[in-house]
Amino acid sequence: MARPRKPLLSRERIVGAASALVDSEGLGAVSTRRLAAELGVSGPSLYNHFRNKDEILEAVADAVSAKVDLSMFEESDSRDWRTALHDWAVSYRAALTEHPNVVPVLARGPGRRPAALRVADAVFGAMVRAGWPPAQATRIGALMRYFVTGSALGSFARGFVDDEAAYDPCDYPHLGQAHLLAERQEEIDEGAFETGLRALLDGLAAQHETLVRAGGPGHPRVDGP
Amino acid sequence: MARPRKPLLSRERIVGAASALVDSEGLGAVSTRRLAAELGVSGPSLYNHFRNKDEILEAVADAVSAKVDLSMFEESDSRDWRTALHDWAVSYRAALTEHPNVVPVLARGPGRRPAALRVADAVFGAMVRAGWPPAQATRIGALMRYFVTGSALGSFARGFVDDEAAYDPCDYPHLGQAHLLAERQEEIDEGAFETGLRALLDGLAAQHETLVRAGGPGHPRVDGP
DNA sequence: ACCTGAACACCGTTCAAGT
DNA sequence: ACCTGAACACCGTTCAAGT
Repeated sequence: MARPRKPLLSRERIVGAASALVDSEGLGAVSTRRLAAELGVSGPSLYNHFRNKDEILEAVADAVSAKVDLSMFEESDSRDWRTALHDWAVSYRAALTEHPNVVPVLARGPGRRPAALRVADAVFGAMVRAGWPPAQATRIGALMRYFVTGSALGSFARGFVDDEAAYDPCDYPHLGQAHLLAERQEEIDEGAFETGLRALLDGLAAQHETLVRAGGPGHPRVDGP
Repeated sequence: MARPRKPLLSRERIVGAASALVDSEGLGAVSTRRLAAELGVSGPSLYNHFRNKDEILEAVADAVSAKVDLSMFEESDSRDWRTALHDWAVSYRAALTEHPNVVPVLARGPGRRPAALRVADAVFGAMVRAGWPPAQATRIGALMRYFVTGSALGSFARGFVDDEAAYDPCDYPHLGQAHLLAERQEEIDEGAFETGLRALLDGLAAQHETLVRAGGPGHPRVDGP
């Protein structure tokens, strides 16, 4: 065939097919050859649009980041920092749990992915505006990412095998009911996430309390990441 | 050569070589052929000792879990639940950050790995003993795992590229200093972990407060995972 | 510019053959 | 029981050749 008059591929088409493949069959199912076959072209064609396979996966990951709601961090938004952080975390987690197979790629950090950088920018900016010193704002962005990606990466409940015989009461005296975890996966993971998020925000709010008490009502503004 | 009088391989030797390879060159460097070469045997030899490559990686991961200190959860230990949880989280994270390349395997959950199951058993048992209802004890185990694995999986700081040009001030107005994050990786990730852990424990302690206030001093004991 | 087939250096795993 | 080489069906990526 060689070069067609109208390009067969585009970055968008490749990312779309790759996303579908990751979602349906997992990261392991994505090979350049398989992906190309799905698109009706030969393997090497992809290299006209992406430098390598990793670049394709990065684009897939960034499409997930783009789904994260950031409206709570806009200056015009009325939500306070705590509510904003909560709503953001919920939206962030929802985006990840909709595409759990992509989380390992996302967890590597924003890198050069624009949507991921926009997320980092928004949360850092909003925390500084709320009166957090920049170093603390950075920590908050980091610890929220730890918690959200950790919760989306591995379902806690599905991490336990659904096989009563796997939990010998002599070895694991408290895991007698562990084989039931997998059945109630969503309920358990959701509950743990909500409990943890609430605890995290309660703890941060207490810290913010002592901060404004010490620094007065004026919001200190310093630059820094 | 065929069968030697003394076996050339053992599960221990294979796991040791695989661990060294993962630590030094990453998960991607572990192929059955490469690992076998490192051990001075041919690729298929490994299949006399493990069913497949994944079983080898599981064993590598479990060796990391085995390094997590659990002494704070023993009945004879004097630490209260909050201190125990803190000390455990610190030890857990230390084990993971010593072997960051193994974290993606560990993050899949305990599965059938004995050391990982012992960890889950210990924390759940201790939380129930501390008066947490079983459902809450499960959630605590889950949310702590989210946070610790999340913090060990992807360094927050190293997730940002060390290249000032990557952060266009028009696109990311608050990331002007982001290129400096990578240099201070350890300080930032450690700070975020400590801040998050403290917030988490503060929040949980507040919840425990209202619990014992409502339920009285008697520790309710119900069974469940 | 954009696609192709051929080629290179790899994979994980199976299996019959050896001792 | 435990190791071997050969084989199968895959990989990611490069590259000259085509239009």
